[in-house]
Amino acid sequence: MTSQAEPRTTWSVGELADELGVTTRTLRFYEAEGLITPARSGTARVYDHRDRARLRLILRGKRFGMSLAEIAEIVGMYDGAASSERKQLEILLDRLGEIAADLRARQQDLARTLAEVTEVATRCRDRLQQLP
Amino acid sequence: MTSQAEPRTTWSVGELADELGVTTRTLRFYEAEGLITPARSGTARVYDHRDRARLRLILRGKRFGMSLAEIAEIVGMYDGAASSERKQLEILLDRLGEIAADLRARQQDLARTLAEVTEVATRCRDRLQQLP
DNA sequence: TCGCGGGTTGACGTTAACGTCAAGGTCAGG
DNA sequence: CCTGACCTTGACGTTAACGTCAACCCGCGA
Repeated sequence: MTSQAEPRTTWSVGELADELGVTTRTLRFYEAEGLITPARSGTARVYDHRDRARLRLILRGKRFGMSLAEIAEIVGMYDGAASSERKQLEILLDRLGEIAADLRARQQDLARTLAEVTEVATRCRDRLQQLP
Repeated sequence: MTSQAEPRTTWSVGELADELGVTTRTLRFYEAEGLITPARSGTARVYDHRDRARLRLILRGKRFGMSLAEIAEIVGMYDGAASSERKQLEILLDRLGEIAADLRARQQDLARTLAEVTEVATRCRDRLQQLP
């Protein structure tokens, strides 16, 4: 018998909010800001895989310190890219280049910071050794 | 004659703000929040190298999306560590471990994102090739 | 001496990203 | 039929991190 754990295919606000670790208010807010447009079953929101993936993207952007406006611009371009209009694609490609450059800069920044932190930790341990 | 560009040793608010790419208001705000305590020449603020380094730390923290409160906690511990009290050092060491772990997690996140971005860019270029 | 380019302290305004009610619809279980 | 757990749309409150403005002082080059 198919005792298979049928993998989820749609979600309600509450379910998805729980899974993503945010509140339902947040999801509704994002919708009001035009970041997502889930389907409706009557009046209730119904999120599918695309919505879910998109939200993951949005939250990742947030972790990187982007504003919702910036995020909206980017995810909007992803959509526009599907239209496969030459001009659109070129713009997107340009923007992707900028983003990649920014990410690489962050990697440098992160690496430097991590080095500093571990160095401070080392000095800290040294001092502790000299105490007891 | 010593036409050496005497390296700066102190700064006024305006000078330091310019160098760091923030406004004087920001520096005053950080002081009000207890993040820095520059010396005074009469009533005017005078920043030295330590203040400058500290501000760089603060701004880096901001780039990583930390709140000023979190940053205050950390830089505060750096100060407390100078006291070389065993307990203080152990607490700091602990916290540094957490921070390092967080930074490494961010590195993973960043790497994944960068990979995705470059992949999208590649697909984008492919599509462009198939158009003309 | 005058005005200009700095500096100072309040005090109030602003923006983003939600939190927090209030007031109500819907549907399954007991 | 009623309760409880969800969902809905407003509308207003909140917090962080400054921006902005007013009113003031201070030194200095013309």
